Amino acid sequence: MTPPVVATIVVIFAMIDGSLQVLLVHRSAEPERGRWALPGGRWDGSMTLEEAAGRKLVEETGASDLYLEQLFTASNLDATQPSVAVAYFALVEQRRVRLRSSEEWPPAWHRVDALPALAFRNNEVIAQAVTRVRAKLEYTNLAYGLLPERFTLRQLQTTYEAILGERLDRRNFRKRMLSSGLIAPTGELERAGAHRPASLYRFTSREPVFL
Amino acid sequence: MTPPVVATIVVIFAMIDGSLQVLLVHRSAEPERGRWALPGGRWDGSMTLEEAAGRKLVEETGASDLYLEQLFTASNLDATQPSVAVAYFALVEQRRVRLRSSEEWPPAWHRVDALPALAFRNNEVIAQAVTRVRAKLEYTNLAYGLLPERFTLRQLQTTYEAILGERLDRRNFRKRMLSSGLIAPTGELERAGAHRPASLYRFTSREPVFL
DNA sequence: TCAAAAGTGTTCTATCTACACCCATGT
DNA sequence: ACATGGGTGTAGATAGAACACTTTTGA
Repeated sequence: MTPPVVATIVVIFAMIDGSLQVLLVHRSAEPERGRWALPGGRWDGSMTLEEAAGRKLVEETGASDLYLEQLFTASNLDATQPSVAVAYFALVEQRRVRLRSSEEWPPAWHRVDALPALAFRNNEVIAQAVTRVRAKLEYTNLAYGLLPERFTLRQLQTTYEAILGERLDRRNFRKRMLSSGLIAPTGELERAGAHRPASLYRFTSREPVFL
Repeated sequence: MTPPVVATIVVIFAMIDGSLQVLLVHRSAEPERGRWALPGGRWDGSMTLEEAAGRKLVEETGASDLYLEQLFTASNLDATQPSVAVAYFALVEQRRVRLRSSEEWPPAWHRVDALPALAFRNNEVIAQAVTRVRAKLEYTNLAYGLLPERFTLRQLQTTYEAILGERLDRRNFRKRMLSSGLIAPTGELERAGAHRPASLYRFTSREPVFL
């Protein structure tokens, strides 16, 4: 039996145009060459799996120091040989991302609610990642990964709504967020248009916190 | 770089003497030969990882058709070579288990709150598994894995208390369980001693259900 | 002065928590 | 008759859901 191939793959999420999107690349190798797929690569054992996933993330987005979490491990996604794929998901702030663009088939963002058919079982991997993010949104501060240092309550609420796929009540949302202790006002205001300025908030911690 | 070794390891839980216990074996190979460790073995790619973990579980307990879930994947637990360990946890009913006992160093159950120092980072793996089980107890029916087909409310409550590590109120526990719809009375009674017989209940489903 | 988004409280409902007495059985 | 565990209800507290008007700004 040939020794198994170990690969890491990364589901990279960002908020783009008010919706939750995933970064996809074109496969450069057979099988399924040219098809949309999740970024990933073979693991050679020279670093931990998490470091390898983080490395991949930097390669694709240019941004480091982000939210990165292991999702699960699948075997024989690629049926041509014994293989193990360790999936991670990451949350990135759009403004910090610079995509590679010089290639023939550049990476691109895709809305999670309108994905093309992907190589291997990558659609299922993304679905699992979305489920995980949705669940953790309710009892952790993981949304900090998608938002800038300072943000308005509306930005935060839009992020929550995009992930949960439903509208939330503004007053209840504000109360819930502030009383959770996950965010705090900075005292600064954002003047942005012909309307009352919005207060800016920050996450009290930018490390994972559970409620 | 030598190709990575892929292994599966399994945290097998059962309720023994009213407490949550884990099955440990002695390592038969170097490194750390002779030390207590989690059951596991090399994965050769001839089946899925989940099947391999299930196979290991049957080897150790003689019981199949149990609760089995992937926990997470660690890299380089064994620092001597590139390696990936895919950890699973399983819940088994004590009565269905027959341990291997013919060996020099037979497997044995250990209370999760009084574990010896284990090989590699197996103590951390178990701690993660306990955390996961505790969390899922609150919003799934996973306790069915630890209990027989029919059981009394007291048995169920003892199981919950052992996992959560705290005492629960009997009346509130009963109301919560029955109104959850996860369990239903069978109409049968258990006569067991000098006291009023207890009603027997069953899980309405023995497949994973989320609340 | 108008348009656009920000900010703010109260009521109702459902859920969780605390808590004590009677019941059925075996010895 | 007594010891042992099984079975039951209520009141108070807490958390979540529904809901509409006033404020501040730029044009």
